[in-house]
Amino acid sequence: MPAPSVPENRVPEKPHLEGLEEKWGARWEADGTYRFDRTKSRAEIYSIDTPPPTVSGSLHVGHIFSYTHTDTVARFQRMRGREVFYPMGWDDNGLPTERRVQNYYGVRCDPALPYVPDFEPPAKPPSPPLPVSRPNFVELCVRLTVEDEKTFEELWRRVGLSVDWQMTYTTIGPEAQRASQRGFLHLLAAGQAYQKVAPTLWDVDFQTAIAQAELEDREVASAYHRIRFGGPDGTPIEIDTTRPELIAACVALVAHPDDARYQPLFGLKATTPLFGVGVPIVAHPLAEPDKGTGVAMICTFGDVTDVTWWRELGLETRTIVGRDGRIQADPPAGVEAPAAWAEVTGKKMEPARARIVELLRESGDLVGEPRPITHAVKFFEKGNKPLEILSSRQWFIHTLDHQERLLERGRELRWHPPYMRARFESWVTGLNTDWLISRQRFFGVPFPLWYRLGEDGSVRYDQPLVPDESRLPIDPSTDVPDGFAPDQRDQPGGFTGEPDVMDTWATSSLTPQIGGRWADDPDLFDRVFPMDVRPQAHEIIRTWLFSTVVRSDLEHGTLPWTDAAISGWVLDPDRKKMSKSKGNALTPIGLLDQHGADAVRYWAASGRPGVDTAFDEGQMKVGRRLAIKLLNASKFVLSRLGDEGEVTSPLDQAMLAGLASLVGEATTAFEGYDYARALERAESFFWSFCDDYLELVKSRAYGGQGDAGAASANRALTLALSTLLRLFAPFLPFVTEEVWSWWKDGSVHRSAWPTAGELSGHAGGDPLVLDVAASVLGEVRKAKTVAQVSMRADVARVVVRDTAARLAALGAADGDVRDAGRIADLVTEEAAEPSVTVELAPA
RNA sequence: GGGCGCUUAGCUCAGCUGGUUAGAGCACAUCCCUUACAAGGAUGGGGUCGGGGGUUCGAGUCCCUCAGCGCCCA
Repeated sequence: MPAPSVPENRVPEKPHLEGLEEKWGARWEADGTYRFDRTKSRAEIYSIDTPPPTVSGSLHVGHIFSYTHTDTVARFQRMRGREVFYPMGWDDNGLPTERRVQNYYGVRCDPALPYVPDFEPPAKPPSPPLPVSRPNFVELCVRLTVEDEKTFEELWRRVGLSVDWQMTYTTIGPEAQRASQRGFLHLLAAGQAYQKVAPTLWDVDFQTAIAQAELEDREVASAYHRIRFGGPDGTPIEIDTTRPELIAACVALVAHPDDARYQPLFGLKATTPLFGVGVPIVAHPLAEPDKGTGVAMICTFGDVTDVTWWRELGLETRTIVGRDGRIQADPPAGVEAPAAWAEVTGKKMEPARARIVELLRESGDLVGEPRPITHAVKFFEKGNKPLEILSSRQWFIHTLDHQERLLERGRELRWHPPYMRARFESWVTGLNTDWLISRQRFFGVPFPLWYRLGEDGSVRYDQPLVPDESRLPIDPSTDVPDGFAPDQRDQPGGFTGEPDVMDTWATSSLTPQIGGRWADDPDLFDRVFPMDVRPQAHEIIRTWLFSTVVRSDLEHGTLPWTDAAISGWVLDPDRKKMSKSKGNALTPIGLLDQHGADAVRYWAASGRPGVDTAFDEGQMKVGRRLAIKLLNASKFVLSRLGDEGEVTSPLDQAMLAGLASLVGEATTAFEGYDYARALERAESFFWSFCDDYLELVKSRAYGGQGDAGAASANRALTLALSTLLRLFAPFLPFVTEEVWSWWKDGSVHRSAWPTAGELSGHAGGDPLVLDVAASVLGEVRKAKTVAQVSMRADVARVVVRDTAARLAALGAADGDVRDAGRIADLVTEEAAEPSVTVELAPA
């Protein structure tokens, strides 16, 4: 006889969930349960390109949601025997951190100021903000992000993410800077990165260029103004514009080439009102004959269409808007009306517009009154003012040349869910500029570049000086190019540093390389790259996913990962994206305190891949109940000291057969990244297991039908419990680990994922046995409920009428059904119409 | 304007390649302290599966069309 497999003293008298998170969180850390073993080969490793959260943003339930999805997959793969590479990253560089530092400390960056050693920010944020040097500003950024990162780490540990905390990276740390600068130098050498002076989208508040991917259309109120230009023959030409303040920047009038009304004027000149500048009248198919008067003014630059016209028609440039969003001091060439210019110079756009309209009204060049409209205007997604288009020197990475190949990469990638690929394709198809990576900001990875200065002090942008890779990371504002001395900085004949930094996406597009330590540890990188999966939300397919594919393609000639697992958003009950203001009342930590990590994870894991999911505390309560049920059912299974034997009972075999097919379903679902389905199937099985099988088997397990029956039940129960705990482990890591510890050595999270094979020796039974037995038991319960008696009430007689096959199945579990229902006499009759008659015993 | 997704019980959602009387949880009602579980258990009421048309022996499931909601792109 085998020894009892369950040491009774390890099963608590009254199991509960409280304290499990602290207990197991500490234990996993101490035992290195999730430590990555870097001696494994690429084939044995499952590598995850974890999204580094923006640490300067506030924590919200959306963080728990999507990161839990990833963690369930990580845990599944680990149990399947893969060595899981699951580092955490912190995205700390970039504009969000700058903005938070400005508000938090009450400072602003002034690159002209010298560095102040041992600088301490004021105790209270001063107003107006205190100007600080760039190095001091960067120091404050680093200081604050370190604090923010602690908060995030605390949350992730509470949630139970199975990351290896020794592999953590940041996007501003030296390793990230090295990777980022190295990647840039490679692109430069390959001719894939280039600089040029070009009209670019410009945010006047942040005073930086921004990329197409950061654009957002917003509906804003505006007005059409009909304005009279002087025509070549004295007849006025009327145009409609929403931006009359740009008249001084007008370089041409344009109409459609087929527009008969204006054909006679093409090639002639018109004169701008107020400023008296002669501008050509040109033809271009983008002019819309049925919009306004059919003729439009082209300014440098009012919108992206102006840029197209300007470029394709080879027009002059008349810049009037400065980087600060004000009308600049000096009028552009050709403006011969200093009085009119003086009226608007130094003004921001809105006041300038108002003044110009007044002047037009006075001069009689405004026809009628402005007609209010609303129209879509382009904004920086993080900005508050409409974007301007300014000409400036910027760095780009070629993407337009690679559109077809990028689309091919998109088809090569396995998307979960598959329809998310459409977002990638529409974005790549709609690209209209190369990827703009330079930003006129401070807290970012610097370009590893200097430029020669001519003898006249002019910057020779055509002669960039690059460092040897062994020097990386470098800061061109403090480091000196090879062959130069520090005192040659900014001196004629010397050198100057590139002042811009790279956009945060230019660095975070390299998270596979940063996490895998491409620039520092080639051996590790070869073991983890290309990675297996990129988990991320759908809203950043056009930014993060796209840019990562671009970089991997250009650097390595491969996809960065084979699979992309896309998470949806958390929606509030109004079906809107969960907003910060609404989320504030429900901090993630508060939810974890209230419901427990397993319960919150249960809710998160119920959200299917890619699907926006309602925030639902009810689901967390359900998850908590499931966790408690696992404790109690496990206690029942493990508290008995009965011996285990062969699984001989048809009922036990039927249950195990059902379990074996569940294992197959859950495994298939997980392999396809459908963690939600794996959970739903396991949960559904488990509740039936508790409600029906446990009730049916209980009496026999206690020995009510002899030793052999009990031994069969005990064996089936422990097999089922072991399997179910492992199926739930990716979702409910704390409670499953607790129960596992009652009777097993080692962590459930390092145990083997169950297979149908390990049950097959016991599961040859007919699932129908359990089905029929459960349905008869259900009828007995119903009769007792209707009679309003206890479930313990005795039943005198039950008559089951059914087909021969089902009656035979019932017969195989006859004793279990009698015991569970407390049935004295169980009679079966073959019949065409199935029915169950229950006669309760007299009270 | 183009594309994608969604629309199933009061609420949140399953329903995979079409197959017997459409499921779960929450909520609601009634009952039950049973030796795993009263922060529980049992049972029950509740749905013309968004509208219309079609394919099929058979449609929540496939096709067409319309409507509403959300998102992506232009």
